[in-house]
Amino acid sequence: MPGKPDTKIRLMDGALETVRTHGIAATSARTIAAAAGVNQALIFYHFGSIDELLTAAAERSTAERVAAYTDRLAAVRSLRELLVVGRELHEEERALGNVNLLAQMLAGARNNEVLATACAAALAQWMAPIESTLARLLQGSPLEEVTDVAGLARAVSASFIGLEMYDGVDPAGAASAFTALEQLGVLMEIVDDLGPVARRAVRARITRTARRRPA
Amino acid sequence: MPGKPDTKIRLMDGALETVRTHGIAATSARTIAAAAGVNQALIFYHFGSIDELLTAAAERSTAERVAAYTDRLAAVRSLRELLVVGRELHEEERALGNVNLLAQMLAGARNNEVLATACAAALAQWMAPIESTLARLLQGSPLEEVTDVAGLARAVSASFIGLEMYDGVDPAGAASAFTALEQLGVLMEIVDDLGPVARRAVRARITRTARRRPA
DNA sequence: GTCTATAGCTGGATAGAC
DNA sequence: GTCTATCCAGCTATAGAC
Repeated sequence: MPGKPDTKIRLMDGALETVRTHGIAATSARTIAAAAGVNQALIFYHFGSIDELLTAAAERSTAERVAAYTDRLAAVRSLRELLVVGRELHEEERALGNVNLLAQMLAGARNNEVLATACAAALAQWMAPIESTLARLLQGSPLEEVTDVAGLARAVSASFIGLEMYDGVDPAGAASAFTALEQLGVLMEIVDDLGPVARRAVRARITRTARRRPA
Repeated sequence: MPGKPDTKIRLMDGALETVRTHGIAATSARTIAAAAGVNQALIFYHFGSIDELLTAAAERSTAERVAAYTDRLAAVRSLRELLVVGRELHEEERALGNVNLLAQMLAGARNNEVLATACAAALAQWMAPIESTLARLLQGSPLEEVTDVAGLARAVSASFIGLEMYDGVDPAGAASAFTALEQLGVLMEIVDDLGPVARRAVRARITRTARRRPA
């Protein structure tokens, strides 16, 4: 019977939709219930609190979205391909409103322990496949010298989140920023392709940097 | 008489302090008035609404902070120096809570036209001196080929904002992400130093990229 | 499981005394 | 300019009928 989906699922979908369209500050039991088309009291009956509803919804939605990319990431064979898949991933999630959703959740998480735990779990789910893909591709590249894969995966994700917030107040500026980030990706490709020349330059620079700022 | 500062100023300071420590979702006339140590009704007497108070406070605070860096940026003579000053700028503003403040304001701005305008103005104030510094330093570098200075300045700012949000739920992950971003800065230095070799590689890559994705 | 009704608070904003 | 008092909307959460 697909005509009347499970109330818990309607509430989880409604909760995420509310955060997406109204923002975390305007997300309340009443606005969620309206979006879900159910009675407000059912939130507390099924989930105990709004934060626990958001936690369950984020966990469920993230698992689904991450699963949609795991195979695609596993099939990637070069840094160039990864940049393409990464661009697609970003564009699809952005279009679905999921980047804004995460940004709003993170903003709320700053003063809410429950939301903070939920966000940390969601981000960890995203990081695992991205990180292992990056690690696989960078083996043997001169970039290995300057790249911590865990850090790079998180830096790219954080940048996308920041760009999304920038986009909310200055779409043109955000577009130019996105282009600039893509150019940094091209820069990585170039150094990757340069091979031994770049490897030597990188190594020399690291030594110099280490001397200037020990530890 | 420094013992009793102007009420409008107390309100502006209190408003920003409230957003910093309680988040945009918990920023209300009552919480702001408590932080400022003044009567709640005075917010509406002096500013008309909370959004207008936040707008005035952001404009005032941003002007002050940007002015503190304009001279330092003007004195920068190399990309390496810029990275150092950029690191200092980021660290100081982060320590003051201003990066989180901006992130919270941006989160609220998504569903609030007045806040969106205030944030756009604040970001524009920051971009002007950073952009002109970057433009000055990149003249003659091979990076000129892949770099739009306006976009790069916005990309770095957006990344810092995203990192701040990431930091709220996973400080260790955010630290590694920050290191990765710094390594991208080192990568830029390296290409900058490589000179003609890199310039040729960059140009070749741009031609190839343009062929694959025209326009 | 789902509903109505409501208790008890906090929110923005204003009126009017001083 | 600053205060108290207040209106009313919206909030979380629960009690209790169905």
